[in-house]
Amino acid sequence: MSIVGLIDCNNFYASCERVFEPNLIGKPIVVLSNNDGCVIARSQEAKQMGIPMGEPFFKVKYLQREGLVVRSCNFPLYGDMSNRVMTCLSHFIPDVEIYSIDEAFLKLKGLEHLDLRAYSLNIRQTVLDWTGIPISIGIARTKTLCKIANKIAKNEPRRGGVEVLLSRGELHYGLATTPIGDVWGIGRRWAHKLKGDGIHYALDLANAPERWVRQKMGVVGLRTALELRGTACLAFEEETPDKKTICVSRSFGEMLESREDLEEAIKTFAMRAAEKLRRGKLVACQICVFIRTNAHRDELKQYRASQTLSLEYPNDDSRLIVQTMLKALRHIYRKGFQYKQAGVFLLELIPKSKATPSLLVPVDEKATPLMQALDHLNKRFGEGSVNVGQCKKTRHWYATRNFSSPRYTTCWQELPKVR
DNA sequence: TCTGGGGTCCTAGGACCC
DNA sequence: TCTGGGGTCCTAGGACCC
Repeated sequence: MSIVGLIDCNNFYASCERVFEPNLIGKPIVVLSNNDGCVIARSQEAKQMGIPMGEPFFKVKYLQREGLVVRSCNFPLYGDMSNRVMTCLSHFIPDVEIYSIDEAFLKLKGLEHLDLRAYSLNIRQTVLDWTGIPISIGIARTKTLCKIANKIAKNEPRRGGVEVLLSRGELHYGLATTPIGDVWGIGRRWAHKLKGDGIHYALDLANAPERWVRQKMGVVGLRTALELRGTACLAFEEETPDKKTICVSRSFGEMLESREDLEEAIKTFAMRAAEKLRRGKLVACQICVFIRTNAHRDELKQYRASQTLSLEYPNDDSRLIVQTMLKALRHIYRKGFQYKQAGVFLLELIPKSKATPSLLVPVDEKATPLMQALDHLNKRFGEGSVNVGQCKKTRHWYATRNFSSPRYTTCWQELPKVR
């Protein structure tokens, strides 16, 4: 029988902001999405003020008068803090599956003899000491049960941030007190439907007949139900699987009309996507570009379109990718609309090592070293330092970021000052 | 005035093949 | 009455996650 742990950083983005601004501890904080659009993270205090996840910022703006602290999202900082937390975990456990920026599963097989609670409390304290980030740890037989354990660890202060759900009694308690909508894999839609069938808690789904679940919810639902019963259906991922698509998209700070402005944006997205591609040692067979107007503005003319094009051969060359994406943009661009959002996809990704070069197009020997140099320079001097072709200085499409914190840990100019 | 940006997996249905 | 019986591939759409 497997044993899995799940660590989850508490209110991660808000906690990151607090590490470098300790005076924010105890205050309600929200972190906003790109463009300061909506709330994507809340501190405990902000949750208690009743601010929902995903709430548009303009609806909670007034709460600043009541002490709400607001920050624009600062992903360089969060990414770096995440690395620190994950590195810290790997000092304890060799098998760590990084699940998201603020979550990781731990393979605890072979550690059954330990006092897992005491062990976890030690991990928790060490992460806090080394990084300043508070975490919660849930331990159970399956990933789905770990999620439940973790939530209990987080929500019930007397657990000290750690919950172990292994004994019959512990499990029963965990399942019986978890509303069905809080189960991992059960979204809003399913929660609503299941309640109609009298399934209100995780325990009800765990006890439902297998055939009924299979018929009603398909294999995905069945997996969830089995996981709740302690049968592991979701494997521990030893190594991160290769990405299948890469997407870079943004909504703009102000709406764009001119083709030049859109080209500028698409070019920047294409560059970033190509860089992600090379970092993953992948090549793409297809690209896609989409543009759209602001769907929230009924009074304006609406238009949305996308264009997918094949690359001549599987490729990771920024020059070709940018060129092809600009070509796709020209196909779909229509004058006279106010564009609010655009983005690019790289599709049909395959490992570079497995890609077959084109028979017809000669291999560009210089491409790989050139791209390496490009990535190196951009890493050293900051994103966008070196580009393909020209880049205009005036970037109308830059996102609005009115509440930014500095990149404390990833930019020399923005290091925190001690005195 | 102001509403995120990434991803994954599954299913159903159609086209097409032998 | 009864309209084969396999299969593959592709796409669109739905649902979910953080």
